[in-house]
Amino acid sequence: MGRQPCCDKVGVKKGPWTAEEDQKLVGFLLTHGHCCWRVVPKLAGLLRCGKSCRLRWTNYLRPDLKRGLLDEEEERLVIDLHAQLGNRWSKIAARLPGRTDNEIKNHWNTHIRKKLLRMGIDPVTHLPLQEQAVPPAAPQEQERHQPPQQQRQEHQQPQSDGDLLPVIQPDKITTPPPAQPTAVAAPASNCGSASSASAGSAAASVVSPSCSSSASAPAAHGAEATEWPDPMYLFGMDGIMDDAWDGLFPDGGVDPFDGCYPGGGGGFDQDDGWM
DNA sequence: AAGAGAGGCAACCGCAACGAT
DNA sequence: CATCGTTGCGGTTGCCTCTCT
Repeated sequence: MGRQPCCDKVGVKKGPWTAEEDQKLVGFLLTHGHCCWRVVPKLAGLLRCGKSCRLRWTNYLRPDLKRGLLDEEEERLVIDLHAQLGNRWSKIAARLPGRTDNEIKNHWNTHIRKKLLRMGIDPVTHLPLQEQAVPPAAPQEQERHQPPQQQRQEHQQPQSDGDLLPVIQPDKITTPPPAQPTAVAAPASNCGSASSASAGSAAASVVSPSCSSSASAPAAHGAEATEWPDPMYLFGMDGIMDDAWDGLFPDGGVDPFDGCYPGGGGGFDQDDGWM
Protein backbone atom coordinates (compact mmCIF):
# COMPACT_ATOMS: atom_id res chain seq x y z
CA MET A 1 0.00 0.00 0.00
CA GLY A 2 1.65 3.16 -1.04
CA ARG A 3 1.54 5.05 2.13
CA GLN A 4 2.07 8.71 1.99
CA PRO A 5 3.97 10.39 4.74
CA CYS A 6 1.75 11.98 7.30
CA CYS A 7 3.10 15.34 6.29
CA ASP A 8 5.56 16.97 4.00
CA LYS A 9 8.87 16.46 5.61
CA VAL A 10 10.10 19.72 4.24
CA GLY A 11 9.38 22.77 6.28
CA VAL A 12 8.13 20.76 9.19
CA LYS A 13 9.66 21.54 12.51
CA LYS A 14 10.88 18.74 14.71
CA GLY A 15 12.27 18.47 18.16
CA PRO A 16 11.15 19.93 21.43
CA TRP A 17 8.04 22.02 21.52
CA THR A 18 8.22 25.62 22.55
CA ALA A 19 5.79 27.27 24.93
CA GLU A 20 4.44 29.28 22.06
CA GLU A 21 3.72 26.19 20.02
CA ASP A 22 2.07 24.56 22.99
CA GLN A 23 -0.04 27.61 23.47
CA LYS A 24 -1.16 27.62 19.89
CA LEU A 25 -1.99 23.95 19.88
CA VAL A 26 -3.80 23.92 23.18
CA GLY A 27 -5.75 27.01 22.39
CA PHE A 28 -6.73 25.68 19.04
CA LEU A 29 -7.77 22.28 20.27
CA LEU A 30 -9.67 23.63 23.22
CA THR A 31 -11.50 25.95 20.94
CA HIS A 32 -12.10 23.75 17.98
CA GLY A 33 -11.15 20.25 18.84
CA HIS A 34 -9.50 18.39 16.07
CA CYS A 35 -11.26 17.82 12.82
CA CYS A 36 -8.47 15.68 11.58
CA TRP A 37 -4.97 15.90 12.83
CA ARG A 38 -3.57 16.52 9.43
CA VAL A 39 -5.07 19.95 9.20
CA VAL A 40 -4.62 20.92 12.83
CA PRO A 41 -1.09 22.29 12.47
CA LYS A 42 -2.06 24.32 9.44
CA LEU A 43 -5.07 25.85 11.07
CA ALA A 44 -3.31 26.35 14.34
CA GLY A 45 -0.45 28.06 12.63
CA LEU A 46 2.12 25.45 13.50
CA LEU A 47 4.98 24.16 11.44
CA ARG A 48 4.48 20.66 12.76
CA CYS A 49 3.04 17.56 11.29
CA GLY A 50 -0.31 16.42 12.52
CA LYS A 51 1.14 13.37 14.06
CA SER A 52 3.48 15.43 16.14
CA CYS A 53 0.58 17.60 17.26
CA ARG A 54 -1.44 14.59 18.24
CA LEU A 55 1.41 13.15 20.26
CA ARG A 56 2.10 16.41 21.96
CA TRP A 57 -1.52 16.75 22.88
CA THR A 58 -2.13 13.23 24.08
CA ASN A 59 1.13 12.89 25.95
CA TYR A 60 1.61 16.30 27.42
CA LEU A 61 -1.00 18.94 26.86
CA ARG A 62 -4.27 17.21 27.53
CA PRO A 63 -5.89 18.89 30.48
CA ASP A 64 -6.89 15.68 32.14
CA LEU A 65 -3.37 14.41 32.47
CA LYS A 66 -1.79 13.76 35.77
CA ARG A 67 1.82 14.66 35.98
CA GLY A 68 4.59 13.37 38.12
CA LEU A 69 5.72 9.94 39.09
CA LEU A 70 3.29 7.12 39.43
CA ASP A 71 2.38 6.48 43.00
CA GLU A 72 2.69 3.06 44.52
CA GLU A 73 -0.90 2.20 43.89
CA GLU A 74 -0.55 3.00 40.21
CA GLU A 75 2.73 1.20 40.02
CA ARG A 76 1.24 -1.94 41.44
CA LEU A 77 -1.58 -1.68 38.98
CA VAL A 78 0.83 -1.27 36.10
CA ILE A 79 2.80 -4.32 37.15
CA ASP A 80 -0.34 -6.31 37.51
CA LEU A 81 -1.71 -5.21 34.18
CA HIS A 82 1.60 -5.78 32.47
CA ALA A 83 1.57 -9.32 33.75
CA GLN A 84 -1.78 -9.78 32.08
CA LEU A 85 -1.40 -7.67 28.98
CA GLY A 86 2.28 -7.51 28.22
CA ASN A 87 3.54 -4.41 26.48
CA ARG A 88 0.08 -3.20 25.62
CA TRP A 89 0.82 0.19 27.01
CA SER A 90 -2.27 1.80 25.66
CA LYS A 91 -4.43 -0.84 27.26
CA ILE A 92 -2.61 -0.38 30.52
CA ALA A 93 -2.92 3.35 30.27
CA ALA A 94 -6.61 3.00 29.74
CA ARG A 95 -6.85 1.64 33.25
CA LEU A 96 -4.95 4.51 34.75
CA PRO A 97 -6.88 7.70 34.27
CA GLY A 98 -4.72 10.66 33.56
CA ARG A 99 -1.75 8.59 32.53
CA THR A 100 -0.56 8.12 28.99
CA ASP A 101 0.84 5.05 27.38
CA ASN A 102 4.07 6.85 26.74
CA GLU A 103 4.38 7.88 30.34
CA ILE A 104 3.70 4.40 31.59
CA LYS A 105 6.05 2.91 29.07
CA ASN A 106 8.81 5.27 30.13
CA HIS A 107 8.14 4.64 33.79
CA TRP A 108 8.22 0.94 33.21
CA ASN A 109 11.50 1.03 31.36
CA THR A 110 13.20 3.37 33.77
CA HIS A 111 11.81 2.42 37.12
CA ILE A 112 9.64 -0.61 37.39
CA ARG A 113 11.71 -2.82 35.20
CA LYS A 114 14.80 -2.22 37.28
CA LYS A 115 12.85 -2.59 40.44
CA LEU A 116 11.59 -5.99 39.38
CA LEU A 117 15.05 -7.07 38.33
CA ARG A 118 16.40 -6.08 41.68
CA MET A 119 13.73 -8.19 43.26
CA GLY A 120 14.80 -11.08 41.10
CA ILE A 121 11.74 -10.99 38.93
CA ASP A 122 11.86 -11.09 35.19
CA PRO A 123 10.04 -7.98 34.05
CA VAL A 124 8.96 -9.68 30.87
CA THR A 125 7.51 -12.88 32.20
CA HIS A 126 6.99 -11.78 35.78
CA LEU A 127 8.57 -15.00 36.88
CA PRO A 128 11.51 -15.36 39.21
CA LEU A 129 14.76 -15.02 37.31
CA GLN A 130 16.03 -18.37 38.56
CA GLU A 131 13.22 -20.06 36.75
CA GLN A 132 14.13 -18.14 33.67
CA ALA A 133 17.55 -19.72 33.64
CA VAL A 134 15.92 -23.08 33.34
CA PRO A 135 14.50 -23.84 29.92
CA PRO A 136 10.87 -22.79 29.71
CA ALA A 137 9.49 -25.49 31.87
CA ALA A 138 6.13 -24.08 32.65
CA PRO A 139 4.28 -23.18 29.51
CA GLN A 140 1.02 -23.10 31.33
CA GLU A 141 2.45 -20.49 33.58
CA GLN A 142 3.44 -18.46 30.58
CA GLU A 143 0.02 -18.71 29.15
CA ARG A 144 -1.45 -17.52 32.32
CA HIS A 145 0.51 -14.35 32.02
CA GLN A 146 0.49 -13.89 28.32
CA PRO A 147 -2.79 -13.61 26.55
CA PRO A 148 -2.82 -15.39 23.23
CA GLN A 149 -2.42 -12.35 21.10
CA GLN A 150 0.52 -11.42 23.20
CA GLN A 151 2.62 -14.38 22.50
CA ARG A 152 3.56 -13.39 19.05
CA GLN A 153 5.80 -10.56 19.94
CA GLU A 154 6.50 -10.64 23.59
CA HIS A 155 9.87 -11.40 25.05
CA GLN A 156 11.51 -9.08 22.66
CA GLN A 157 12.83 -6.80 25.27
CA PRO A 158 16.52 -7.14 25.86
CA GLN A 159 17.15 -8.87 29.09
CA SER A 160 20.80 -8.24 28.97
CA ASP A 161 21.19 -5.74 31.70
CA GLY A 162 20.07 -8.04 34.39
CA ASP A 163 23.62 -8.44 35.50
CA LEU A 164 24.69 -4.87 35.38
CA LEU A 165 21.89 -3.60 37.40
CA PRO A 166 22.26 -0.05 38.57
CA VAL A 167 21.55 0.51 42.18
CA ILE A 168 18.75 2.95 42.50
CA GLN A 169 17.53 4.57 45.60
CA PRO A 170 14.21 3.33 46.88
CA ASP A 171 12.84 6.79 46.88
CA LYS A 172 13.59 6.98 43.21
CA ILE A 173 11.42 4.02 42.57
CA THR A 174 8.23 5.32 43.96
CA THR A 175 7.74 8.81 45.05
CA PRO A 176 4.36 10.32 45.53
CA PRO A 177 3.68 13.07 43.10
CA PRO A 178 4.52 16.42 44.53
CA ALA A 179 1.49 18.10 45.92
CA GLN A 180 0.80 20.84 43.48
CA PRO A 181 -1.29 23.70 44.60
CA THR A 182 -4.19 23.85 42.29
CA ALA A 183 -3.59 27.43 41.52
CA VAL A 184 -5.68 27.72 38.44
CA ALA A 185 -9.04 26.19 38.63
CA ALA A 186 -9.50 23.90 35.73
CA PRO A 187 -11.72 25.80 33.44
CA ALA A 188 -15.19 24.60 33.83
CA SER A 189 -15.56 24.85 30.13
CA ASN A 190 -13.18 22.01 30.02
CA CYS A 191 -15.91 19.62 30.85
CA GLY A 192 -18.03 18.60 27.97
CA SER A 193 -16.43 21.10 25.74
CA ALA A 194 -13.58 21.13 23.40
CA SER A 195 -10.94 19.74 25.63
CA SER A 196 -12.65 16.61 26.56
CA ALA A 197 -13.80 16.58 23.05
CA SER A 198 -10.43 16.28 21.56
CA ALA A 199 -9.39 13.90 24.18
CA GLY A 200 -12.27 11.94 23.01
CA SER A 201 -11.08 10.17 19.99
CA ALA A 202 -7.48 9.65 20.68
CA ALA A 203 -7.66 9.49 24.38
CA ALA A 204 -11.02 8.00 24.63
CA SER A 205 -9.51 5.07 26.34
CA VAL A 206 -8.10 7.28 29.00
CA VAL A 207 -11.16 8.45 30.68
CA SER A 208 -11.21 11.93 31.88
CA PRO A 209 -12.08 11.53 35.48
CA SER A 210 -12.85 15.11 35.95
CA CYS A 211 -15.29 15.37 33.18
CA SER A 212 -16.86 12.10 32.54
CA SER A 213 -18.45 9.31 34.33
CA SER A 214 -15.20 7.49 34.36
CA ALA A 215 -16.29 4.00 33.90
CA SER A 216 -13.41 1.95 35.10
CA ALA A 217 -11.56 4.67 36.86
CA PRO A 218 -10.22 3.60 40.17
CA ALA A 219 -10.89 6.03 42.90
CA ALA A 220 -8.41 8.52 44.21
CA HIS A 221 -7.51 10.00 40.90
CA GLY A 222 -10.20 12.49 40.40
CA ALA A 223 -8.93 15.40 42.36
CA GLU A 224 -5.48 15.41 40.90
CA ALA A 225 -6.65 14.70 37.44
CA THR A 226 -8.53 17.91 37.37
CA GLU A 227 -5.32 19.80 37.55
CA TRP A 228 -3.90 21.28 34.45
CA PRO A 229 -0.50 20.42 33.26
CA ASP A 230 2.11 23.00 33.86
CA PRO A 231 1.98 24.63 30.47
CA MET A 232 -1.60 25.49 31.15
CA TYR A 233 -0.64 27.52 34.12
CA LEU A 234 1.76 29.45 32.07
CA PHE A 235 -0.43 30.18 29.18
CA GLY A 236 -3.34 31.86 30.73
CA MET A 237 -5.85 30.08 28.64
CA ASP A 238 -8.55 32.54 29.40
CA GLY A 239 -7.00 34.98 27.06
CA ILE A 240 -6.72 32.45 24.38
CA MET A 241 -10.30 31.49 24.60
CA ASP A 242 -11.39 35.07 24.68
CA ASP A 243 -9.39 36.08 21.72
CA ALA A 244 -11.01 33.44 19.61
CA TRP A 245 -7.88 33.09 17.60
CA ASP A 246 -8.07 36.50 16.17
CA GLY A 247 -4.37 36.64 16.13
CA LEU A 248 -3.93 33.40 14.32
CA PHE A 249 -6.70 33.83 11.90
CA PRO A 250 -6.55 37.40 10.87
CA ASP A 251 -9.69 37.22 8.86
CA GLY A 252 -11.34 38.40 11.97
CA GLY A 253 -12.89 35.65 13.93
CA VAL A 254 -13.67 33.44 11.01
CA ASP A 255 -13.91 29.95 12.22
CA PRO A 256 -11.39 28.00 10.25
CA PHE A 257 -13.47 24.93 10.71
CA ASP A 258 -16.52 26.37 9.16
CA GLY A 259 -16.00 24.25 6.15
CA CYS A 260 -15.29 21.34 8.36
CA TYR A 261 -18.35 21.21 10.49
CA PRO A 262 -20.68 18.58 9.23
CA GLY A 263 -23.67 20.68 10.09
CA GLY A 264 -22.00 23.94 9.50
CA GLY A 265 -22.21 24.87 13.11
CA GLY A 266 -20.43 23.76 16.24
CA GLY A 267 -17.53 21.45 16.31
CA PHE A 268 -18.36 18.56 18.46
CA ASP A 269 -20.97 16.19 19.34
CA GLN A 270 -21.68 15.14 22.82
CA ASP A 271 -19.37 12.24 22.63
CA ASP A 272 -16.44 14.47 21.99
CA GLY A 273 -16.55 13.20 18.54
CA TRP A 274 -15.24 14.91 15.54
CA MET A 275 -14.70 11.71 13.79
C1' DA B 1 34.47 23.81 40.17
C1' DA B 2 34.66 21.16 36.08
C1' DG B 3 34.13 17.10 33.38
C1' DA B 4 32.30 12.50 32.53
C1' DG B 5 28.88 9.25 32.82
C1' DA B 6 24.25 7.65 33.74
C1' DG B 7 19.45 8.19 34.01
C1' DG B 8 15.02 9.97 32.66
C1' DC B 9 11.82 11.82 29.65
C1' DA B 10 9.90 13.88 25.48
C1' DA B 11 9.57 13.16 20.88
C1' DC B 12 10.16 10.63 16.51
C1' DC B 13 9.72 6.63 13.44
C1' DG B 14 7.57 3.00 11.20
C1' DC B 15 4.06 -0.33 11.06
C1' DA B 16 -0.69 -2.01 11.75
C1' DA B 17 -5.48 -1.36 12.08
C1' DC B 18 -9.52 0.76 10.75
C1' DG B 19 -12.78 3.44 8.20
C1' DA B 20 -14.11 5.84 4.00
C1' DT B 21 -14.59 5.93 -0.85
C1' DC C 1 -13.32 -5.73 -3.16
C1' DA C 2 -9.42 -2.79 -3.62
C1' DT C 3 -7.28 1.33 -2.56
C1' DC C 4 -6.37 5.33 0.05
C1' DG C 5 -6.12 8.23 4.14
C1' DT C 6 -6.00 8.75 9.06
C1' DT C 7 -5.23 7.36 13.59
C1' DG C 8 -3.24 4.43 17.15
C1' DC C 9 0.44 1.83 19.01
C1' DG C 10 4.92 0.17 20.40
C1' DG C 11 9.82 0.60 19.92
C1' DT C 12 13.62 3.53 19.71
C1' DT C 13 16.38 7.65 19.85
C1' DG C 14 18.28 11.99 21.31
C1' DC C 15 18.70 15.55 24.45
C1' DC C 16 18.63 17.46 28.94
C1' DT C 17 19.45 17.04 33.81
C1' DC C 18 21.44 15.02 37.69
C1' DT C 19 25.03 12.63 40.15
C1' DC C 20 29.52 11.13 40.88
C1' DT C 21 34.50 11.62 40.64
